[in-house]
Amino acid sequence: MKYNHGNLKEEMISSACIICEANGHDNMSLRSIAKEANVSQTAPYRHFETKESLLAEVSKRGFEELTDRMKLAISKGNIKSANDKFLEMGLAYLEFGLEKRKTYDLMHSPIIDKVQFPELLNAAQGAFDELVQILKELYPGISEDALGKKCIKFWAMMHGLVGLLDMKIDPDVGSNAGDAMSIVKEDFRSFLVESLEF
Amino acid sequence: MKYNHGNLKEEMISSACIICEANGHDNMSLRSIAKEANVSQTAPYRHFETKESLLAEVSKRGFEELTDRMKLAISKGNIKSANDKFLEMGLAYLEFGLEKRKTYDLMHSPIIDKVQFPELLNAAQGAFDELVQILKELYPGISEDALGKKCIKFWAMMHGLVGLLDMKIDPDVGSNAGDAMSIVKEDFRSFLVESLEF
DNA sequence: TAATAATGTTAACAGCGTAAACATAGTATA
DNA sequence: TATACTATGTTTACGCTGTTAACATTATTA
Repeated sequence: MKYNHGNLKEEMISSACIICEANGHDNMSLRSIAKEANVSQTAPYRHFETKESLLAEVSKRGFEELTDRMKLAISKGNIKSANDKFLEMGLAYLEFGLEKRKTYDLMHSPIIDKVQFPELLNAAQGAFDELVQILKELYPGISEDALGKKCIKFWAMMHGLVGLLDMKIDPDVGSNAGDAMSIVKEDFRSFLVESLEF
Repeated sequence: MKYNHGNLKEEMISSACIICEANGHDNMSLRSIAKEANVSQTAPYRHFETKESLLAEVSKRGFEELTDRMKLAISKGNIKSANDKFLEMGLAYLEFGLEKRKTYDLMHSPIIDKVQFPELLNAAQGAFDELVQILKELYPGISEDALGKKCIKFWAMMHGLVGLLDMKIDPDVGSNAGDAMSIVKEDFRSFLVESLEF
């Protein structure tokens, strides 16, 4: 067995991404990841100052994937109108949040102070910028104040939806209450269209 | 020093509430709270099966306070119209989320499985029910499906806003970008009114 | 080739959640 | 009132955690 792993940093990060999504970031230990990489339990400290900085890398990759997904969603050949792009982007965001739920949680967890990790901050900003661009297309000539508000509104709605959609609280709105959550899930597009008129 | 504390359960919970809001739920240890209560580190286990069940109590009190605040907000003497109630409730929700940010985080943290704590689930449902009631007033005669959607929409917006408002990502929407976040903060009421037309 | 930097190991520390065995106090029953 | 039982506390111990310090090896550079 060779003394130098050779690719430990990358292997730590990619393992962490997998374990984080599988077990959640608070059921993930540096030691176990190091063990899995056939390396001593303190070796990671040559590449990461703290556990938090490894988690920051995982979070960063999450934002990068989110950005990629949104970019991909609006670059499909059959998507033309700004309105369609907007819908596809919203759908991509929601799908990412639901498919990679535990990673999504990490990305929004207060245990990582984004200000301390400029690259992470940058990646998060990158995702937001995609949203800004699409809303600019959707509302050409809109004032910057109004645009900013629309961005916040849309992002808040998406972020809130991800949070709500796997909650255990039913919107029990009456005796014949339907499951409004599943309605949203099943026809997100129409929901989002309505949201534009909310 | 007497052998029996006499009020340990309550003291554990109220201490936990304070420490959780001060340090965040992941910088809170059972042992330290027990020590502070002048009790051995395993004494809490006579009252809580696990640390998670103590956190569930903290979370539950959070939802109770949120519900109380929303109820209070709409029962002010000068509030009359359903629309005003709606605005006041939204504001109350937002204020709670921002003032008790770390508790709010716990309340929405995946580390507590609400299904395992029926009373917590109930408290969370109680907060949601307040929202349902006010939207019923606001949209009399609305279908249940539509009401459910509106509930989700509004709640998602509120939840998303709390999440975004203390993020470090600027909605940098142009060269003369203003801070859209602070705009929302400063005039939440008008923002919410606009949201109804989003 | 020699010095230095990068990357690994081993040993150790304090803190954590939690379980088991035991001790004491308060309450209900005979 | 004496006795059993239950509730609530303590002590001790286990294995896990993040992290530091001191040391070892390999790679790079002067």
